[in-house]
Amino acid sequence: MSVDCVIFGFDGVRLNVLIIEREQGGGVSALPGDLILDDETLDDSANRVLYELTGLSDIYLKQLQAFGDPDRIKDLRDVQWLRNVREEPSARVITIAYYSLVNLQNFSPKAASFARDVRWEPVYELGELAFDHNVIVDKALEQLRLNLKYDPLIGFELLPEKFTLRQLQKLYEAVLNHTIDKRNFRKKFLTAKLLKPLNEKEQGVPHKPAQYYEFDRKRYMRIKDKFWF
Amino acid sequence: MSVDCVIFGFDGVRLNVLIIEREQGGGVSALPGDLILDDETLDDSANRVLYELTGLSDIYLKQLQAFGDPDRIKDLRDVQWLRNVREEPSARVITIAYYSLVNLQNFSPKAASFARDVRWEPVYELGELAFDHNVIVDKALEQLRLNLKYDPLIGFELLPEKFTLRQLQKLYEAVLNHTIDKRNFRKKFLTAKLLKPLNEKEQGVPHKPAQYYEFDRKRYMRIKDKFWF
DNA sequence: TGCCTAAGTGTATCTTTTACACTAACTTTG
DNA sequence: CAAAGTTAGTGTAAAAGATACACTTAGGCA
Repeated sequence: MSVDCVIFGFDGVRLNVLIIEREQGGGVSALPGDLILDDETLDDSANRVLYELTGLSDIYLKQLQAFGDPDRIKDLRDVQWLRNVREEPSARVITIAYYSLVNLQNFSPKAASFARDVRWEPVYELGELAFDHNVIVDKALEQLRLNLKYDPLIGFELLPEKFTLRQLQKLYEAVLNHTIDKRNFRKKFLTAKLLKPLNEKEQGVPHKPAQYYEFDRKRYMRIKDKFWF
Repeated sequence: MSVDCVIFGFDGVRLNVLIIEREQGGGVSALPGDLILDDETLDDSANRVLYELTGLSDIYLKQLQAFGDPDRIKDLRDVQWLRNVREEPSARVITIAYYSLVNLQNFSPKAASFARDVRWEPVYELGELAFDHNVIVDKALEQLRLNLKYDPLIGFELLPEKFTLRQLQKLYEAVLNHTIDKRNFRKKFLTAKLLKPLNEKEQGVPHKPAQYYEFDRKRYMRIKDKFWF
């Protein structure tokens, strides 16, 4: 029983996923994950993996679903890796997948015990990952898109505290993978009144500086039901 | 590692959940579930539980999520039951919850090996269930509501092959737990063209007989993307 | 000073959602 | 066989929301 985390990060242009390279087993890329300890909840377990990897706690984390085909381990290198790492290498591996949203600004991934390298990879250009991790990423992305459409809150998890409307729109375009009309997008968010304008503008940009906003959590709490029903 | 199934059934008026009474352990009510066998996928496992209980296969079944608090077993009777039934009673119990939709018409539940009684209970009047099964049901209902709003297909899983618009509306009202305007409801479904009218009307009813419809699967396949994005 | 870039803004059209009340068809009862 | 009871079936107007679309402005840089 393990957890695997699909950790999404937005760099202002593209949507990325955090990928590790395994300590043992010939440079196979994989999602960060670990065995679940006996005395922790599933959520705790995912939070631990995340913390060991990013040093961040209290970030958005949600269970996706469990994956557990008996034959999800088909690649020889996966088998090899299990032999090195697990006490019972032949034991059935069921994993609970989580997806997580982090803000790239306050983030510096550090290799944890279970990884020899950590890096961001653009979600639309992922190579082949270990086990069924590509399938897990696809599912996570699907879920992220659904959530983003029906609950604007989660978009803000991927952005810094203060941001411009352009950044917000680029985020939506990266996740939904299509362009959006600028005026309509702005209209929607400004009439929803989810944004508080700050007394601050961009500086040093070679064009008209944009207004900074922050997310209005109080307002959101009052109207969020509307987004769901 | 086990699966537990939240099996929803609609009786024309209320939304019900299939509840079993355990063979051992003092008449505690619970969701149907079983341990996952070594060589089956998670989906297979849920299907097996469902088949043993209802005799039905090929019915709508979808993974909800995993539940696995170390202390989800708090009730003494739950502990007792585990002692009787499991080889390692103290082992951590993680369960993968599924939810399923069945049509009450072609259904006759029969007590399976793991149950001494099976019955339908209205979802809004459930008593206390074993473990964290009440939480699981709540989650399943939430998921069902979301799905119903964005994918009309799943509503039809709960109805017989042919049905009237009234039945369909009652189903929506039961799941969403609020009333819906009749004219607007009918308009929505009729303009979506998801229904094929049959050459058949209700018979023997003490009021104007209603038209029977069936679900137009071909049409649905062509337009379903619209419902999701 | 001119050029480049992204910010910021309004309107008209179309689509979707909502609110709302009467007639029609059948069975049962007196 | 007439009246009462019950659900089927139907349309329209108003409001809200979604879409398509183009120009001016503020700053940096050459």
